[in-house]
Amino acid sequence: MQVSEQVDFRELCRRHGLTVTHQRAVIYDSLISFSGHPSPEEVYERVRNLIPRISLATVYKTLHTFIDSGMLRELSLHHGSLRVDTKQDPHHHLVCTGCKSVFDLDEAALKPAKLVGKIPKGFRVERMTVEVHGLCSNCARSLRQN
Amino acid sequence: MQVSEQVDFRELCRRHGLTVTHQRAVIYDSLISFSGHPSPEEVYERVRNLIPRISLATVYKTLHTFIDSGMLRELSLHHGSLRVDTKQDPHHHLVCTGCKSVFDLDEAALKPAKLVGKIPKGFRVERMTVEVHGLCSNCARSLRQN
DNA sequence: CTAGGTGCAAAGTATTTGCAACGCT
DNA sequence: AGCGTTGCAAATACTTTGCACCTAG
Repeated sequence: MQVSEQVDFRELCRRHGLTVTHQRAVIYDSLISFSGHPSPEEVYERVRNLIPRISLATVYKTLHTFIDSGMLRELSLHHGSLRVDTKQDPHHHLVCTGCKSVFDLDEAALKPAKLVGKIPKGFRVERMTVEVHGLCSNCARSLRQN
Repeated sequence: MQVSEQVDFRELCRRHGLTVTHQRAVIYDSLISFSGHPSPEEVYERVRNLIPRISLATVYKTLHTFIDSGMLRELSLHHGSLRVDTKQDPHHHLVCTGCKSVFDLDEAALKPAKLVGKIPKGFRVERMTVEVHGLCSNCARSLRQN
């Protein structure tokens, strides 16, 4: 980890109201060092090279700290359980970032997106759906009350 | 469950190459009777009213059977573990339905979608991302070999 | 110095698996 | 009749929690 990165991370933490710790810095660095979207376990394995005594629980706690502070986002919806979509016809989703509930949105409610740039070689596109993220009325209300 | 629905379900199973069983019919009916996207546990609770001795494992197996046959789709990405997004700037996702890996796609690679219809009352939209679903080159290749 | 962060072990969820009995075709 | 499906119980995977110690501010 270079000095410049340390400085960046301190600044990042300040902006999000977080305490700077060695563990957090290393976990953050590890996260951005992956090209994809690693599981907590994978992050743990990589971080262990630098902090052998770190625990997986710390990785989990830190990821949630990062998410809660807004430093990074949770990738799409993670309900913690399997969900299926019974609608056959194409449609989109309205996702509440508060309670994680998903409402279906008619295809007609959106002007379609269109691919114009290039995508990774060999990827075979099957369909495109739009996810509209935000707060449902319930979550918006309870947030206002706090 | 009415006769007409039974007939529909038989037909649906035939189209997807599945054996028709009582459990599958009841699970399918239960699924479409929910307005949202229930967890396996919630499906189980509802199905138990009709088949008291059904097991949660059967619900899981059946959901996977439905997904694998293409009778219904998995809602968004379910990695079975927590994933985060480190990129700060707006971007979209390319999701492989085979291996579940996610590639980031530059905002510029897509003509943006635009909301034109109405959405549920009180929902506060924060951002919109497009998910492009398909097969990555690896998965496309290994599928061809089978 | 002290509030909050960390490591460890144990507890909680979520999901899968092995296997014998059963039901569809 | 034969093979795939089901129910059950046990195993595994994923995540959170409680608590004593440690560390950043």
